[in-house]
Amino acid sequence: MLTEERHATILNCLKEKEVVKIQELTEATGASESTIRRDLTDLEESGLLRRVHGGAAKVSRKRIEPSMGEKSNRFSEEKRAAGRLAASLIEDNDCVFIDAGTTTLALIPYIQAKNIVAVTSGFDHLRLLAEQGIEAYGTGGRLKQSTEALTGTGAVHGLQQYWFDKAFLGVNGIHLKAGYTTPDPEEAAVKTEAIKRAQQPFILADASKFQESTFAHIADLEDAVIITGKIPEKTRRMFEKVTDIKEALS
Amino acid sequence: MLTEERHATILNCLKEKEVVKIQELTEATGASESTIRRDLTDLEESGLLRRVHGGAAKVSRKRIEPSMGEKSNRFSEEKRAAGRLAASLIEDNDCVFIDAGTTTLALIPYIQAKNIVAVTSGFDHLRLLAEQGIEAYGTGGRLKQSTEALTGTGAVHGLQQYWFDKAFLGVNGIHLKAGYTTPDPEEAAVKTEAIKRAQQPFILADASKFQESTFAHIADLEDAVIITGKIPEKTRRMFEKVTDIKEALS
DNA sequence: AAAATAATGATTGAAAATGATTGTTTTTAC
DNA sequence: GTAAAAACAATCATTTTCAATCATTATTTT
Repeated sequence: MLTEERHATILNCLKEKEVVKIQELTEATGASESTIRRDLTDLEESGLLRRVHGGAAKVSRKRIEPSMGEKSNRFSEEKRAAGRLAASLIEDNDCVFIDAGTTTLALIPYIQAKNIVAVTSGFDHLRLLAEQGIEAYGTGGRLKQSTEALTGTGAVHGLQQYWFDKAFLGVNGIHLKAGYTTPDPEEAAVKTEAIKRAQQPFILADASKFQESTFAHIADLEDAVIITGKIPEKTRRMFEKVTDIKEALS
Repeated sequence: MLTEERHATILNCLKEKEVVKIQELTEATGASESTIRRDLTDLEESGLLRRVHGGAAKVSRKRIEPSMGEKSNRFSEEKRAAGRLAASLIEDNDCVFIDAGTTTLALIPYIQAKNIVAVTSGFDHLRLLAEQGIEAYGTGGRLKQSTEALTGTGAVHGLQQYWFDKAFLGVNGIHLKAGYTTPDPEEAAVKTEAIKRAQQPFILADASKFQESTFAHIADLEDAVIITGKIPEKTRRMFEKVTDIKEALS
């Protein structure tokens, strides 16, 4: 049985059931456990399902289609863990903002909450959210090609139509003195506005961002809660004096 | 067995199955593995199948291409001609609005003018414009999945930040009494706003749209100039009493 | 018929996919 | 809480598939 066939079989199993065990899949496909595990990893990275202990689960209410590239290894383990933790914070009926960037993109497949509304400045994010059957709004603004983000006054202006329960943002630097920073002032303006308009702002970042400082200031450390993969004990102690840290993989 | 015969055989195999292994094809055709591989490469380049490790798979019909391939058959000759004519109207330093929909998508590749700014409510349009190095802005608003358009008050609100030299819109109906119409009221609102904010609004439509009338009113006939492929002499005479018509392929 | 071109099949080392095994992590049972 | 069991990611050797090359065989063209 070909890889593509197995992938199709797996996704078919998930069309009917909410979750499926690995053993069921090895029987359905005749492949070994290792192979099925690899398949699940691939499919998860493509955003087509969600891995759970013991097997895999549906990712969306609506469409399960190969609409994104077959194999994008965009998400590191750390980003996935942080994304998962972040997604678990979204509750039914929430209105959330999701920033552009791969870090926040990783959280979208894990969203389980029902009946939520999402606003995003990310181009890919917008499509991915809509494909999951989530009511998705774009901010508007100029499409910055390098980052695939909608930025500028157009995006800020678009944001001002909304109010959020939660906002999930990526940043480039988290610094004790400089606070949250990013190299692009236009993007910084969008992020700042989003934090302003959210009751609970969250910053998603990996360990490498701590004690880094880039050009444009977004907000002060205490203005948001940090969600991260795993960070050194020392870093954690240093920063948690100033703001909350939610550490996945700890 | 002739090359053409093999190609037909291979495509036939794929009509019944989702994927087919190379070994199956060597048996079905009597050709060597090398030959089959070459066939698959050819057929993939023609867009008739997709190669996968171990064989070939059907092309999913609803696949969205990130950028338009060299020779995509998505656009009819008529749409292309209309798109070309529309694109030729865009001048250097113009600020233009480009509506969502395949008709307007067809004009983007033909844009030659330098230093222009484009605002669009189309999801694919936004990416395509940016890929062409055109400064591209999205309107914002809810992503309507079926049409891949940004709609609703968010989009209208976004539009109100801009003023256009020219606007290019697609419609579903062009009717002497009903004017320009479309089935979706939310999209109609966006189109109406765009026409309001453009010095020169253009409607792109093929012959089938004339004397059709759908639910939601966008604007009156005289509010815009019609760009179309080729339409019957009689239709042309009927409508040019009310508004200008630019006919490509005439 | 001779030469030029195209199609084919075999061979090769490289790349990808696979299944077994390892030790670790998570869950479950107590 | 701990211990056993199940599930896991990581690694390895093996197998399969692959693209590139070459020599051979058809098919044109001259």
